[in-house]
Amino acid sequence: MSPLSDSAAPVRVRIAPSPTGDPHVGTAYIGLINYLYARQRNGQFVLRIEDTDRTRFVPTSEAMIFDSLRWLGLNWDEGPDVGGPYGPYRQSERTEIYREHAKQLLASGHAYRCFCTAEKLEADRRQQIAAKLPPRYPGTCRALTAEQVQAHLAAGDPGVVRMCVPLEGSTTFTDELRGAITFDHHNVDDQVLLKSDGYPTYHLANVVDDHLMRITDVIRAEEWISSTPKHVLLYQFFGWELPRFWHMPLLRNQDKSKISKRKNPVSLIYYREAGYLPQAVINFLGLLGGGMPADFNHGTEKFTLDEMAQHFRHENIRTGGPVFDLTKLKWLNGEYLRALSLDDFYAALRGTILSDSYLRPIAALIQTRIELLSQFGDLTGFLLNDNTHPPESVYLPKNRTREETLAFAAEQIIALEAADWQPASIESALKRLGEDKQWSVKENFMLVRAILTGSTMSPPLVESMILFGKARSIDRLRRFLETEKKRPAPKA
RNA sequence: GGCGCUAUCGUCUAGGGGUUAGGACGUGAGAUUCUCAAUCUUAAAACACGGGUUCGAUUCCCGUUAGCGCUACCA
Repeated sequence: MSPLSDSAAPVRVRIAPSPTGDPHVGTAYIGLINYLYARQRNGQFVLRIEDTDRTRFVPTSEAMIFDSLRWLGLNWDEGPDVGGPYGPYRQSERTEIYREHAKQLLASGHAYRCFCTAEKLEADRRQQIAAKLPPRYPGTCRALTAEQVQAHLAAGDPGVVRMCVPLEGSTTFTDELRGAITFDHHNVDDQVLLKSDGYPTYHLANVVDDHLMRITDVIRAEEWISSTPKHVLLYQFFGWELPRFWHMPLLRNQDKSKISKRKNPVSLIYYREAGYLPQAVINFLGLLGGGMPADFNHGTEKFTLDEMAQHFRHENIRTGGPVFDLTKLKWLNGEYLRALSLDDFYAALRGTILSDSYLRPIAALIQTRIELLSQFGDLTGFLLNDNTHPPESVYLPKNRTREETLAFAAEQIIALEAADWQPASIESALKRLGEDKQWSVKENFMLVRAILTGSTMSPPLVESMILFGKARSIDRLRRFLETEKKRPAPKA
């Protein structure tokens, strides 16, 4: 029986990334699983942008998400940029819909307005934690009379809308990979649905949109399991049919914690700029979780997106969280590189590290610094090589210990992560840190220079960092630290 | 702390009541090569622990432990 033969009911799935920064490798992973599911059942794959958090919103993020997912070949059938019958596909353009639905819940008694201040909530929480109780909203505003609510509203206090979770009973739902999961209602908080700024929280927007967009299968990361009872309750409050839930394992760092940028490159931008091929990345992602039959093509671990769409078995996905092993990804990438024709290989080079758009700005940087064209590589090697690890004699400032230097470098990474990749912000981020920690501008910048270029002599640092890119720069700093930490301190 | 999820080599995984527990990455050794890769051969390396059920459990059940996640007017 072919995997495609049981594809009776048309399905609709979605991924719903938040534009809060660089596109995340976890988004690509969940995107892949969703994409394959839709492809196998002749369904639709929807891309929805969940931009309801104004405080974390990053304007450039959405375009990067589009580019990265397309780079990987995960094309969507409906989305903000391609349209579709259930739009708009950007949640910030749907606020009126959420408000109406919140009103509906308010009217049916499944939600209530809450005017508790942040301070009160914080105090409640602290008390509960001190008393070793689970921190939960105590339900203070459930008892508000219509008059009290009116008074708050009249005074210009919009408050928030909370869902009214039943005090008794429990909610059980089926996870397609794990079976029945039950939560007692006293462990489910009265979640805020509508924030005081008028935007919905994830929980409301997600459920409303999934229903309105006719999503049949919610395939998302494991971290959502604990909030699924809230979502199930919302579907019930509205009287809507439940989708199927598939909770995928979380990608992990080497130490098994949820994958994070502190410990791994998680930006898809990084993988592209560092020279990974999309087919290698997508293949690797498909390996995690084990949805491909072990006997596929004589047990090979190499397969294409189309082959996955043909043979992947969602119900075979393992539920243990896989460690994201860059070593294996690199091996796979090498396999794909070697399999390219020379023409394709050269074209790949010309499209990335040897592209005009990369090389020309580098030329601008060194024109005044060389006397012979043949010296081009002398000053620019660090922009073309991957391994620039400097020896201690290069990176360690006079009068600084190795420990304090490495600790400071760690701070530099954090400061740079928070910076826009513009010359002014890089400079001010580093300078601010230097002032805080009593590092002179010279020591400070020289350390970054040493780590990034492997030398104390280089083209202008900040400009070089811009050319090299944020993702790769930070990755290089992080790899330097990791290697240094593993290296035993040299005996004096 | 509470709730939930998870548990096969270092890592990704296959398997399943009786197996020499298989493959891949990585690691070691060897071959090949002017070098380095690639390639080939080869080696070491795992069923978390304790109870059941059973003639027999790594596999099924329960517990423990550990890891992870959630516990926000973030997603």
